[in-house]
Amino acid sequence: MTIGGEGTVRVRIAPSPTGYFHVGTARTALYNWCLARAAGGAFIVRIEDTDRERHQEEQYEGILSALRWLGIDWDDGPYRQSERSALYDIVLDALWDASHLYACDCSREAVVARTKGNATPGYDGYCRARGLERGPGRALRFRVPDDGVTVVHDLIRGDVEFANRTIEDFVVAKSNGDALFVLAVVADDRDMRITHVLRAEEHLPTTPKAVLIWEALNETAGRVPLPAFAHLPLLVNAKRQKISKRRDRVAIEDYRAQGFLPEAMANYLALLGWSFPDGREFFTPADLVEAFRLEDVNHSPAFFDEQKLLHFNGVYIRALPLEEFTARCRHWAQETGGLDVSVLSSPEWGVLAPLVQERVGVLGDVGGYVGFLFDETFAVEDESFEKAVRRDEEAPAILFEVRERFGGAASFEAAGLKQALEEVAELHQRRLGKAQAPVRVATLGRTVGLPLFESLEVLGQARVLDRIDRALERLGGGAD
RNA sequence: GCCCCCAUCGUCUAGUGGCCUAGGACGCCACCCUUUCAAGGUGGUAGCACGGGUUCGAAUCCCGUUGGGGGUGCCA
Repeated sequence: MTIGGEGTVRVRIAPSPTGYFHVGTARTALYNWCLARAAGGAFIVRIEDTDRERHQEEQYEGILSALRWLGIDWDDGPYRQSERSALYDIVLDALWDASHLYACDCSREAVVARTKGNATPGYDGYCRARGLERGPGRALRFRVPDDGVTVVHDLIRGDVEFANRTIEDFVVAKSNGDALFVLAVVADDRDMRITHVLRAEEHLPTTPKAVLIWEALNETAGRVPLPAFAHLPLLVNAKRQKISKRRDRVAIEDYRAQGFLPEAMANYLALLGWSFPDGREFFTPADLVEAFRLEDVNHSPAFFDEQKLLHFNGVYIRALPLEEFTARCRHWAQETGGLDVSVLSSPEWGVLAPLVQERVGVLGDVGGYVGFLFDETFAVEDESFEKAVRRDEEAPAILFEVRERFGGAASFEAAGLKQALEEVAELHQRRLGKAQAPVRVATLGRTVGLPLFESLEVLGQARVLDRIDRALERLGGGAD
């Protein structure tokens, strides 16, 4: 059996390399991929780089690496529209020969001038009857029927009707001869026998144009069944606007660099516009493939909520076996340089890892939790020092007494250290939680962080005593 | 302006005419646990945009209004 052969599902993702790979594109890719996997069909990657001036070559690899990172594999491609212009020329010729196209030499300014004040929007078809020949400097426009209705059958929204008179004679080829995306898409979708076109809602208004071209080609270039369309709800920002590369943080690459797990990202993304039939929120890609149905996709825009994504990521991180957690950290550290990898193979890490794992939201948080281990970067936070040490009248005494006991400790391990601090706490009639604050800030640098005694144990006696001394000095010297 | 889409807690959603005094999740608040912070546990806050219909009965169907969004490029 051929993968995605005749009669099976064939879908594609068609990103354009004009910026970083977008979370919205990722979700579209994911749903497409689900459709293909569920049906044993084919998922195709096709880079839409028909606009040579706009596309950024470095984004080409970025798209593919983002897809791979998310675990979205493809069966065919990646194709690049920039390498398929021969196909578009053939399609253009067929359309031209059947009089579906006409040449137009109106400048942009001329079009604007002609259009202003017209009842029907867009180009008024001035060149329709001028009988211009094709040639350099002349764009090619599609002759849209004056009457009738073009219907887009949408699997999510039902039939959407567009009166033909509201569709202008749109350009399908630039005056330099290059095909425009609406033409290239149809040519490719026909050529690749795409059965389902799943894309963001923003494309809905241009879909009737694609339908018109497709039907015209069916008359002249051989019949290929129209694909089923499905327009996914937009992903929006907090202001309910379509998330954009300029305004919002949308790059998959950013989230990856920050230490989000791909499985958490994919899981969260799947939930934007769709929900699992039994209401569960956590599921594997295999579960998703099995349960996903296009008809269940929502109609309304969804807010990309980083807070909820962060929660998902935390859940996924905590679910990792400890070894795997460390492996992920190492991988992330190597990739981003966000953390000294040697830490991860140190004995200290062996003790701290489980404590870190249950606290981080993203892998990028790890450094903040283990930073106290590095003398080069260790510094007591001023704000924390003020709050927990300077403003605590008993802090000097507590630090002094703790230092006495820690200094005399035969073995420097968590249980003993805790006991020592408990004794000091009792002397000051404080709960342990209150008594440990000055010590925590003096030794770990912040009021919040990993459990104190385990941290002190791995820090070691010498460094702990030294840091307490430094805090006492700072108190003495800086006593206003 | 014109074309198109959309409308349940702040957010993501369940809900497809009676099971809804509308369920879950994130967030937020409180309490519990507790060596800080997290995590975990318990409880709480908060919503069917509005107006007409249809129906014995409407969050669910129809119409309108309002609101939001997308498109309107020789971009994708």
